[in-house]
Amino acid sequence: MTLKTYSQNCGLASALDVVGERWSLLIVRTLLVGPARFNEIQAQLPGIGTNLLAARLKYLARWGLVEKQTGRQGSYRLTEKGYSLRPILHQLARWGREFVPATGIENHPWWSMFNIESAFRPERADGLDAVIEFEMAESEFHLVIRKNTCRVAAGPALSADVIVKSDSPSIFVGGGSRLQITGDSAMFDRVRPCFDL
Amino acid sequence: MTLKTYSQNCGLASALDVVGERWSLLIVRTLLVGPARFNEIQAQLPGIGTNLLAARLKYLARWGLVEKQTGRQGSYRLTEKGYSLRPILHQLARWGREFVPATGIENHPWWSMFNIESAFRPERADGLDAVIEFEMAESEFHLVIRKNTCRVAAGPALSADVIVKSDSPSIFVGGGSRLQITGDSAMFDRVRPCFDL
DNA sequence: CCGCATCCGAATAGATACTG
DNA sequence: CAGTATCTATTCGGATGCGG
Repeated sequence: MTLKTYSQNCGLASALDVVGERWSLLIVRTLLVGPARFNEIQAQLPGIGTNLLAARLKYLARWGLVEKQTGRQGSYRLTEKGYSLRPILHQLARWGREFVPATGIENHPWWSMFNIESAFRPERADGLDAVIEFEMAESEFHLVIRKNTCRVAAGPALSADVIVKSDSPSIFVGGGSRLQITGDSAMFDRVRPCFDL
Repeated sequence: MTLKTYSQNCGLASALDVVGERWSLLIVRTLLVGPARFNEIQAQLPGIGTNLLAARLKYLARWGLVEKQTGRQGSYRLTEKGYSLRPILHQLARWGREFVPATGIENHPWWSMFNIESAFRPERADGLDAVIEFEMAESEFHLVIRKNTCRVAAGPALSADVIVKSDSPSIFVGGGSRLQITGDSAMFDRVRPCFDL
């Protein structure tokens, strides 16, 4: 676990000592939507080994980014410090969008939701209040826009202004992902340009 | 390199495929102050092997973050895309500052300047115009604050409002780094709170 | 020297099998 | 289900060599 630290008197180097190793930031991304169990995290990270995931979680916990929920439902959740990476990961995600290859990659519903959240530009929201539900083949999320912030949550919304429905298990999968938009279409037209997509 | 890509349809994962490997972001940090030659970069990255540095530079060039200057003075410089990482690295540096260990780490002048630049909070500058010169034992930098932005440059300033002088080769070295402030002290008092330090 | 390619021991990652 | 143990493949770090 980074017994190889950079040992530089620099916030960036120390940040990388904590979250710079392979998988670490993707684990944080996975937990941004809420606590998850070991296997749920692993399912979001195709290719990670159980040993590495265990080591990373332990390491992130050691630095106070992640907490292990005790008792039944034993799961991992981000601490405040962990959640404070959210805006940074959003920026990185926007920065990296042009590098996403067009083919040969996997799609997961949560990834697309995270990228939608990343694409939100608060300066365009102008106080807008809206709830958008996303219904994909096997999962549901909803987006809450309020006070110039945008947050994704798992599951259906209590009451949605707009519903976006996709046949595929994820959004953004090329090809057959035709989207159906239902609900308040004026609201959709206001919400749409708040996202850099 | 990174033949092991995450292969996820996600901007964050792709960003990490490009700059997520060891040393990559520190190379970008090094070049933020301006073009540098191979050995100059290496000098800023204690512990990196020449082979790795060469490989990373080639990889970053392949993705269009770095350009190799041809001809005499052959050096490496960031492209626009490379420079666009600056605000992200600033955020990461501020995030990681609390993880910087108190002892057992190296100090380089440029690292401390980068961290000062990272600590600048534009919303507090309120249109302030100022130039601050930093004179350390073996190097000089200057900070230009204008239009609510802050930028570090190498070398002395043409005309500085404030001069910060340090006996040690770097600022922020614990212990013997006593700072001498000379120049417009009213200006210094206005500038100081613009930095989260 | 400077920029890099090569080689080698050590550390990390990936895959799979195994255990409470 | 939640990991640990083990083995193999890859990458890293450091030293060395070599052409410009």
